[in-house]
Amino acid sequence: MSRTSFESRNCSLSRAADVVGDKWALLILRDAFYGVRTFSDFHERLGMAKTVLSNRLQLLTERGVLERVQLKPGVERYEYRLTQSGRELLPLIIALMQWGDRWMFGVGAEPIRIVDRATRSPIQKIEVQARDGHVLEPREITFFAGPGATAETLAAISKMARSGPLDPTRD
Amino acid sequence: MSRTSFESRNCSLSRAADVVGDKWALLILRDAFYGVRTFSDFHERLGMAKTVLSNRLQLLTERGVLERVQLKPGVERYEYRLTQSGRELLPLIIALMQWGDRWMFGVGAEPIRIVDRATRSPIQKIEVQARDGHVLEPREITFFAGPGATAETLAAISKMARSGPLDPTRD
DNA sequence: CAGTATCCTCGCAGATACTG
DNA sequence: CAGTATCTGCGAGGATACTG
Repeated sequence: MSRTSFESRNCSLSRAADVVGDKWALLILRDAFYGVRTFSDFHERLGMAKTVLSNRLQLLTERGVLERVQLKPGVERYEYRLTQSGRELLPLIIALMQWGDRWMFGVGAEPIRIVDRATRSPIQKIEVQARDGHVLEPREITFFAGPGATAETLAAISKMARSGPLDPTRD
Repeated sequence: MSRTSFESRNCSLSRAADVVGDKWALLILRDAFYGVRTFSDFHERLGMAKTVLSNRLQLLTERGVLERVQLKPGVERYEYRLTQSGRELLPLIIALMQWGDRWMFGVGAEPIRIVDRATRSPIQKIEVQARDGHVLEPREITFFAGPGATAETLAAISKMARSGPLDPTRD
């Protein structure tokens, strides 16, 4: 037998890994949390082959993590939105990001930066404050989006953290 | 170009996904948290091809998640142990398990059970109590190992939760 | 725009056999 | 036991072209 599928395994982690144990799926989910919803936006941001993107979006939809909604009847415009189950993957995405921040770029080496997307030069250093006003140490920060994050991604993710579901009326 | 690698991407999640965005790697890590350490134990529990197991253990070792230690000088016995960075993947593994429990087996359908590994028949229902004595709702349970978990896996995972690192003198 | 169809390649899983 | 060496074939990934 080739390419073992874990769908039949009676194990939570195996079956979860069948859904999200894939690099492209994880990247798609991350972007979904950032607010990306259309095929072309995913395509542009991720730079993957369209066939692969199509495949992944279908899989994630089949498995109930995303839903494909037609914006207006009769118009060929669709959006892929996180479902409830998809939204509950946020802790997983965050865990991945935080671990990546900590271990893939040197321990505590980089403070959060906002960089220009084109030039990648730092715009400014920022501090993150808790609600009570105290400035967080990098290790205390719940959403630490890493050296590649832009201002809008940080904004999107912190919005997710506060509000839960994306606002479907946005844009 | 074939098979995109994300190693060069300047993004925490991409690089983390490069390490753990793989089903076999996730299963190996789960078993590592359960206390599995030797090649043959991994092989027996996971049932994968030895070549693939060898490859994954090497990758995880290269990337600093596991370390390969020789037990006695001169004796060809090795163990793969979680490093500090590997141990810090516990939240990720737990997030996967919990999500799988919740969404891959029906929402809140199953209370924790201990089942006989061979017959899969339930041995008993158990309750989980917090330290203050109150009984947890399924949603409050931090370590919820799912319908496929056995008593020893539950014990192993809760031990991890309490003590952090594995006890290297065990066995 | 939002995909599907087709083809082509090559990486990877799996099996088998072998080593110290 | 704890792997490595070698081979095979599938099928996933990517490029390109096409559709409504």
